[in-house]
Amino acid sequence: MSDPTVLLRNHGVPVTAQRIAVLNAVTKLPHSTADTIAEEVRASIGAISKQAVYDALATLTSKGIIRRIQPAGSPALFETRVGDNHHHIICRTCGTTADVDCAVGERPCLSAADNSGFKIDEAEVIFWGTCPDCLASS
Amino acid sequence: MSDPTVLLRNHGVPVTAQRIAVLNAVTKLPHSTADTIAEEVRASIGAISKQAVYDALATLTSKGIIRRIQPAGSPALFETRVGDNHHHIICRTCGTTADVDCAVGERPCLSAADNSGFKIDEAEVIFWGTCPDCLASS
DNA sequence: TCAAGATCTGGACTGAGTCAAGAAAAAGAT
DNA sequence: ATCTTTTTCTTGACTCAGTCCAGATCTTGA
Repeated sequence: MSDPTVLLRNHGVPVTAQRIAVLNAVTKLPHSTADTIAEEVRASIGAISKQAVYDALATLTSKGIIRRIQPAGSPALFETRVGDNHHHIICRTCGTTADVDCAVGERPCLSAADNSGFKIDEAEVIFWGTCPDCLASS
Repeated sequence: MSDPTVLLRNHGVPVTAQRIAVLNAVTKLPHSTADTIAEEVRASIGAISKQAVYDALATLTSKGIIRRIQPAGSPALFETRVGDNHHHIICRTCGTTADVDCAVGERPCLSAADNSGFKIDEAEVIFWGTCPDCLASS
């Protein structure tokens, strides 16, 4: 990833130490919860409020710098891999989350036979199953 | 839907007034939250505890009598349409949720080019967009 | 350097769901 | 119809994930 300061400025986002730390934490720990990111930031810069973490995540997401997903039964997860409409595969047993390339590479990558008059802008796909580790121990 | 008492017995679920009322509420109001279902049950049988609603929903879901989905940013939603792996289309503006037939009709209906060693049992697809009503008023 | 606006802090609060003890009800046997 | 056992329901407390808000602090641009 390029310099986070440059990345933020290029997206019109004022640069703060908290935002840089949050972005670095998401880069280091893809598919993490806000709480995990907060802990990583605290280890990195010493202190940050929960509100600042949520605000930074919301701003970075709205500017397209990071991506927010929220699989069923999970809190929100964040990642820096953006722009390719990749999907995810999640283990039902341990929650491990991995990326899956999108065959199309952009939204929407599927069409609905009958879209009920909706204008579709995204087909969110999540593959659910069991990861190799949990398969091995069952 | 067949007689709810028969449906419950056929699935090995003891019949209680609360479970029947919850099942009827989900039938009447597909894609509803637990809270909406509780309100409908209270209108129907007079009183039910939140715990009983959550318990009934969990039991009915585990027996495959109803289906639980949880789109990003939403509480859990419940519906009685089961067994056909249909997908959903959701309006980003007002939250309206509609069913979309699955082209395959069973799980998993998509495969991942690279499944990272996972054994996949479901490809959850959610179409996001704008519904006709929200399109018309924008 | 300064002022204006944005952001952060700290703590209170909300919504969705879970936990647990005791009361009530369902099922099955008699 | 009755009884016993097990399950379910009720009630209230609790947790987790996220939001709200007032005041302090910081960033940006002049």
